[in-house]
This record gives sequence, C-alpha cells and structure tokens, in this order.
Amino acid sequence: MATVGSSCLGCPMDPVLKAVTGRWTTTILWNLSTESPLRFGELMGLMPAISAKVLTDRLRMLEQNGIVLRTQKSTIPPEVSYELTTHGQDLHQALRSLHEVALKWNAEGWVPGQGFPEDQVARAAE
Amino acid sequence: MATVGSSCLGCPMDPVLKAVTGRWTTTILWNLSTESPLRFGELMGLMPAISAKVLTDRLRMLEQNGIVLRTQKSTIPPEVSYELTTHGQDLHQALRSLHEVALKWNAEGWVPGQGFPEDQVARAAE
DNA sequence: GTAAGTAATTACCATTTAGTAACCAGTTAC
DNA sequence: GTAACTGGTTACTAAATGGTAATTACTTAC
Repeated sequence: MATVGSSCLGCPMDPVLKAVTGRWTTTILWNLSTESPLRFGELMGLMPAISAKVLTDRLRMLEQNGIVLRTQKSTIPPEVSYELTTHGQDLHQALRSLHEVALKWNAEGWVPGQGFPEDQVARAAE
Repeated sequence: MATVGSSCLGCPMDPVLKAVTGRWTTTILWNLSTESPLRFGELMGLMPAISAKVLTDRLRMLEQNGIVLRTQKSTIPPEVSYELTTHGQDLHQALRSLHEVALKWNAEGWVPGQGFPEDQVARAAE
C-alpha cells in the first residue's frame, strides 16, 4: 500500500480517545477544566444524572492515566478533591474548541438526532 | 445555590458530546476530517477493528445529526462516499487539538492505563 | 444509640452495546 | 451458472456497561 495518509492506522489517536472520550469522561474533564479543584460531591452536583459508581470508575481511570490528580485530606469527614494534572491540562484547548462548537450548534438550532434546521426542512420535503 | 460557574448544568455540551464522542465516532470524524470524501470500504480499511454494522450505525447517526453527508452513486456496484458537512467541519479545530495532545502524550511516553513515566516511577516507589 | 456527613465499594440485576454470520441486489467476469 | 464486488441489513448471541441499594468507616450532633 502506498498511502496511509494522515489517518489513524498507526497514529496514537485511538488510545487517547479511549482515555478522554466516552460516557461522562469528557464531561468530567470539562468540569475540571473550567473549575478546579472540585470535590467528589461537587462533581456529583454538576452532573445530577451520574451515579457515584460511574463517577468513581471514571475518576480512577483518569487518575491511572495521569490525567487527573486526586488529593485526599484524611479529616473527618474526609475531603477528597480532583483537578487536572499538568498533562491533563493539555486538553484545555480541545475542550474549549468542543465547547465553542456546542455553543455554535446550539445557536444554529441544532437538535440532537435531527440535525440543523436546513436538514429538517430537507427531510420534510421528501 | 449562587454559582453554577461555567460548568455544564444547562450548557449545551452534553448532547454535542453524545453526538461526536463515543466508541468509534470520534475516530470516524477524525478520518473524515483529514481525508474526504471517503468510501465505506475505505473507512473500513482505515479502521480494521470496526465491524460493518457499527460503522453503518455510526454513519447513520452522524448523518441524522447533520454532521456527515452521505452521497450515493447508483452505479453497479454502488459507490457511496462520506464527508463532513459544513457544520461537521466546525469540529476540525477540536479534532486537530485532540490529535496534537495524542502526539504530545505519545512523545512523552504515555501508556494507556499506566499514565506518564513519572506516574509509573511514583507507583513503583510505593 | 442513632442519624448525618463524606467518599467510596460491593454485589446483583437490567440494559445497552457490540460481534458474528448469513443474506440481499444487480451486473460483470470467468 | 457461479463467484465477486459494494454497501449494506437482519437475526442471534455474547459481552460490556450502568443503575440500585446496601455497606463501610469515623466522628460529631442530637
């Protein structure tokens, strides 16, 4: 084969995508990116639909990957807070870009599962 | 509560994340972002581990969301190609940022599930 | 002595998701 | 007449994922 091009056969996108995208993961990173540090309970409050189990799972995974730093004060009751590591902060730009897209699409009337207004018009005309 | 801050209670990140992140979705978008249009079989070739079923599902979902454009030539055998819509191209910047992070982390010796070299040293010392 | 507060962990079950393999259409090449 | 090509779809099965609720631990407040 001559051209692999710039696509992802052998480029390191896949493991990174696995670590930072996926259900809740990116939302957690976005929260930690805009406000830091955040305590476990505060993260729960920002994402009312997440369960403690899944939040714990994701935070552990992100910690294992060196993306999130967990800091525990062994007080009673315990206080645990989370923030992006230096490496994790490399994601700032990507997260901000994603946020901009979200704002833009929202302003343009994008509806999840339906697309943009012109798509909906096109479908109605069929 | 006084401060919702800039976090995602009521900001439009969540539906966008649902549409563009998730297993294979971001990889597909990245491929279409770097090379376009791509035929169904070409996409399969770029992602050897994906199954036709999942690729079809993701492309349909992205099409429904107005992010990907499907073009079919009714020749025999049929030729179907995919590319980002104008709206889909809004993701270029975010995808490029993500790609940069991937390259950087790779260069820094990041290992999925293990983190960065300094994390691994820290764990070994425990 | 019992509840509240905090950050989990665990077990169990339900749901979702993904993989596999077979099949379809229509024409060309063998 | 049979296989190959292309881009799928469908049915069935298997695996991963997520939710719920109970439990842990330790101290303070009632």
